[in-house]
Amino acid sequence: MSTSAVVARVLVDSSLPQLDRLFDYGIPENLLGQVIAGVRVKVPLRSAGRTAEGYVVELAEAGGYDGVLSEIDSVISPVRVLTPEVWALARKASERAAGSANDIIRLAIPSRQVRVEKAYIAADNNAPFPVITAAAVEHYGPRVLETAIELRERLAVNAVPLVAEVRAGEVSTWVGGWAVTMAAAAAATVARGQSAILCVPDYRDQEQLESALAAILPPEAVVRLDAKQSNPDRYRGFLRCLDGAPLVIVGNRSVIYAPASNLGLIALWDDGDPLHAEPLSPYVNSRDAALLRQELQDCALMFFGHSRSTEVERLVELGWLRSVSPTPVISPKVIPTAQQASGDRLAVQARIPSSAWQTARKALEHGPVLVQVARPGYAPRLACGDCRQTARCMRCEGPLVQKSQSSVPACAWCGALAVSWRCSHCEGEKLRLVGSGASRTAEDLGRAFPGVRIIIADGERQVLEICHEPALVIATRGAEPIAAGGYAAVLLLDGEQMVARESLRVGEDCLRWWSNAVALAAVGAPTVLVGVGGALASALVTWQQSHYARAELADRRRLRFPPAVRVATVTGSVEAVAKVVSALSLENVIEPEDVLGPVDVSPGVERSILRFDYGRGAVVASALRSQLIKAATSRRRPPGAQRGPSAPNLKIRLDDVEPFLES
DNA sequence: AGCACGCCGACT
DNA sequence: GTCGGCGTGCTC
Repeated sequence: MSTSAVVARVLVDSSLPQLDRLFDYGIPENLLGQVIAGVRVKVPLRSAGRTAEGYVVELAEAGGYDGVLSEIDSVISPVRVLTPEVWALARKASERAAGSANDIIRLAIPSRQVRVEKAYIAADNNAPFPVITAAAVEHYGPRVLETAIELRERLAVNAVPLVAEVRAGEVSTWVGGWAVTMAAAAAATVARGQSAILCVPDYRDQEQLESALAAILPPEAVVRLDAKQSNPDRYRGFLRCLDGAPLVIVGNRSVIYAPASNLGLIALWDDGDPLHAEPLSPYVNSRDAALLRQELQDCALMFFGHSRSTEVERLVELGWLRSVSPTPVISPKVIPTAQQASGDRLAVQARIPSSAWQTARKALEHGPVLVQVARPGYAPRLACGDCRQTARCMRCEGPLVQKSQSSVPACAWCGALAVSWRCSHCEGEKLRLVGSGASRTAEDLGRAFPGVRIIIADGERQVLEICHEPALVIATRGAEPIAAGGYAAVLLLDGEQMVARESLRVGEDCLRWWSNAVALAAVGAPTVLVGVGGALASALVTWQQSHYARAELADRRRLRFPPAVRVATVTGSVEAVAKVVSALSLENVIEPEDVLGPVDVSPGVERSILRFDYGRGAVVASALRSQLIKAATSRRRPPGAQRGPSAPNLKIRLDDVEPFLES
C-alpha cells in the first residue's frame, strides 16, 4: 500500500494482552512529517472501517513485517506525549509485572483535553526560565546529598525526625523535616539544570512537600501531578513537564511515570506505605517503578523514611542502595511502658498506664499532646450483652460498629442500622461496646483531663495542622496533624491491638506508624509506647528501625516469603488456575514446592501463590504473560453461561504486598 | 473486543 | 445442493 520506506511502529491503545506489542503502519504522503515518535494517532485495525487509537513509538525502516501494511489514518494531535524514556519504562515495568505496557501508559499519560492542549500549543513556551540557586541540604553533612545527586547515587535516607517551619511569603506552615530535605534535594537538582520527581503516598504528605517547595522555589519551577486533580489540571501539568525546562514534579504513585526532561533525581517518601502499591493492573508499586526508572535513566534515587521497609533493607544489604543518616544523629526520646494498673480510676478507663499519664499531664502544661489510637469511631466492635459473641448485622452478617457516642450501631459492611437487633446465637437484644475508637478515647481522656481542649483527627475528620497551645489530639494512625513547634509529648496507645493484626507486614507497618508519629514530637519531647515490648519496641526506642528490618528480612528468607523472594498470585476459575500452574510446572519455570495453594477465595474462584527468586523473575513473568494471552484468546463463554460482563476468569498479580490476605 | 474464516446440521 | 450455527484465530 504505502510506498514510503519508513514505517511507523504503533502501540495500539488497548488493554488486551494479545495486542500488547507494536504494529507497523505505512505513512501516507499527506501525513509525512506529522507522524513522528510520541504522537497520538488513529489507525485501522483488522478490518477497514474499524479504527483504534494508539501512540507512534518510533519510526523505523520498513521490513520488519512482511504482510500488507495498512496506513496511519490520522494524527490526533501534534504533541509528542509518549517520550522515549517513558515508553522504555512502561515496557520494562509491564514486562516485570507480567502486564501490558498500555496499562502503564494509561497511568503515565493523562486523557487528552483539547482546550488545554490548544492553549499550550498557542502559548509561547520559550519564556526564560528563572535561575535557581539552591541552599545547602541540611542535617546530612556538607554536600552529602548534593554529591549523591551529582554522582547519580542510589540512597536509603533516614529522614530527620523533627518538624520544621517553612515560610512562603506571608504564609508560614509546619511540615515534617523529611519534606524540607526532599524539597532541598529537588532544588539542588533543578539548580543543576535537571528535573526531579518527588513521589509521596498520600495527599497530606503532598501538601507538606508543596509547602516546603513553595518556600524555596518559584511556583513556575514546580509541577503537581496527581490523581486527585481535575482532568484539565492534570493534563496542563503533564504538558508543562514536556517543555524541556528543569522542573520539580511532585505527586503520588503514578508521578513516577511523569515525562520529566533531563531527569536528575527520583525521591520517594515512605516507600512502605501501602498507598505506593498501584491498585490498577499491572499493579506496579511506585518503589519498583522508581528502581527501574533509575536504572534506565541513570539518575540519582533516594528512598526517604523514618522506618525501613524490608524491601529497601534488602537492597541495602545487596549494596544496591547506600544507607545515609542525619549527622549528627538525631534520636527521639521514646519510653516503652508495659500496660500496668494505674492508681487513677480514670486513667484505667482510658487505658493509660500511670507513667504515660504523668508524662501527658506534665506536657499539657506547655503544649499539645498527641495520642495515637488504632481505630476511628466510638466503638470499633460490638458484642451481644448476654453471650458476648461478636454482634453481626442481621442483613449481611457484617460486624457492627458505633461511630459516635449518640449514634445507632450500624453494619460496617452494608451500613444498615442495627435497630431492634437480635443476637443470632442467643436471641439476646442488648448490645455491648467492645474496645475504644478515637471518639471514645477522646471522651475518656476528656474526663481524665478536665478543661483540656480535645481535638479528634481521623479519616473523616481531617486535621492537617494545629497550633502550639495545649490540647489533647486524638488521632488514628496516619491521620496525625502536625503541631506547630512539635508535640510536647506523644502517647502511642493500642500498640497491642495494632501488633495483633493479621498480616505478613504487621511488624514493619507498626514500626512505620509509630516512627512517623514520634517524628512529630518537639525536640527532646517524650514519646510513650504503651503495651509493646520486644524487638519492635527496642527498634523504636533506639531509633534503629533498620535493625528490625534486617531481622525481619532474615525471617522472611528462612520462610521464603517476600521480599526475600518474589511472589505471583494467580486468581481465577478452578480450571484456569490449575492450567497456569501446571503449564509453569511442565515448563520447569516453577518448582512444585514453590506452589502454595490453591485455596478458595469465593465460590468457584481459587487462588494459587507462586514464589520465585529474583533471578528467575524474567522467566516467570514471561511464562505467566503467555498463559494470560492464551487464556484471553481461547476464552469462550461456556454453553449455557450467556453474556454478562465478560469478567476475565484469570487474574495474575506479581509482588502483591499482602499476597496471603484475601481481597 | 470485534470480526472473518471455516467446517457440520436443517432447509427451499 | 447452500444457509447459517458459532468454535477458533488474528489484528500491522
